[in-house]
Amino acid sequence: MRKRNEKLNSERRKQILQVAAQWFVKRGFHGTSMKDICDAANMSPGTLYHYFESKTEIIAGIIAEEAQIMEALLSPLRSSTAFLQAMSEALDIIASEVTEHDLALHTEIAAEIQRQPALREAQLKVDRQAYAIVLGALIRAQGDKQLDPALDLTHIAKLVLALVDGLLWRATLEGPQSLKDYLPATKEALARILRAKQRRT
Amino acid sequence: MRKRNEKLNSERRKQILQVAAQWFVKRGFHGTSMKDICDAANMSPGTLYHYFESKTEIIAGIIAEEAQIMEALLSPLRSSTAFLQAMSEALDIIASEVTEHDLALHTEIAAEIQRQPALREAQLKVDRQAYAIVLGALIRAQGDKQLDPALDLTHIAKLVLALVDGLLWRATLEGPQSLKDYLPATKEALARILRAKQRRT
DNA sequence: ACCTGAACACCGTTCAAGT
DNA sequence: ACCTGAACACCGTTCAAGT
Repeated sequence: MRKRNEKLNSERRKQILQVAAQWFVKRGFHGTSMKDICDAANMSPGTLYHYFESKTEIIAGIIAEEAQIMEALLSPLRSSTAFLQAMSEALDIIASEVTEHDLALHTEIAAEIQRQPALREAQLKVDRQAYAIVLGALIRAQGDKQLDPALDLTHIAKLVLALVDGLLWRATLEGPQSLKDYLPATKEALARILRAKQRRT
Repeated sequence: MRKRNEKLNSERRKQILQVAAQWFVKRGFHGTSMKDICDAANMSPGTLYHYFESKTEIIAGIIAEEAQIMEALLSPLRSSTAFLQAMSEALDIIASEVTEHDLALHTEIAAEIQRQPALREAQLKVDRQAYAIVLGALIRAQGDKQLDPALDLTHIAKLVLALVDGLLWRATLEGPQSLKDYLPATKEALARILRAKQRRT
């Protein structure tokens, strides 16, 4: 048992994840063969299997990287003082930065977690992190009297996530540029959902 | 060229779609082999290929059947007189009738349309039908002064679809029973989005 | 037209063998 | 530990042959 070369190991893994993601986006998870990845990364099947136990393990690695992308997209909410303003900025970032590549990968993953418990757990971890970010920002805003004090924020946070995910699903149908078309209506809808109820006359 | 036996043909196709859908839900599209479907339907590969040109054609057949399910789920909106009431009923139906089976199949399809133009077109057809149903109901409601007259209903209809799809995505993460948890918050949110703006004091 | 089953090129994964 | 490439069981699809 020789000692592991940590630097080589992490470099090779990163390289594999990168070429694999490119192939998965173009041809899908099941349309990409291990040989495709081997060729793109200039290594034999044996070597590939030395770094990843299976094709599924490669997807798991990609999901872990998705956590960082999600962080970046929701970053305006992390230390926000005005929720609607921050959420609006986050939506702008999503609309301008999310590409067809990202959407394809996200959809591919969605199908895969259906039957692979390990992948589902990895995806749930990313989702819980997103939930925590949104809920935290909402709590600060409600404490600051920006929101209707009667709102149950645990449900509202899920609703916000559902709305964003729904927009991303529409973008997979209509193309990523459709996100920009829906921005104004989405922001207005959020404002109506969150603000203190106006008194009826 | 003998004449086609229409009755046999449509029976066999229906049978194939049914056993295929069952397999796809349990094992996924790519986890199901043509041999699995052959065995379940008691026929040889040659016979299967006589009725469907490819595995993709089988999915296309399933998407066409999805159109009917969607119709049923949104049926309260078809001849509605009170939009919020009808939409609320539609959401109740969705929450009570959508199963893990349906969600798995829907997600599987989502991944597949990414790289198959024919499947994407079939899915877009279902989506346009859903859009037409929601928009139609919204227009009637706005004409009837139930909604804020300033709302751009073409965008609102898409937003409603996005919200429903987002809830379905959450259900694939948290299980179909989570839909019931989100119903009250979702209905309240829709009410706030749609109703005429209250005058500020 | 409807059906069979062998055959084809290809897949993910394993493993004996090398350094 | 890191790497090779042949070999294994299996995949979607085709096709000559039957009724």
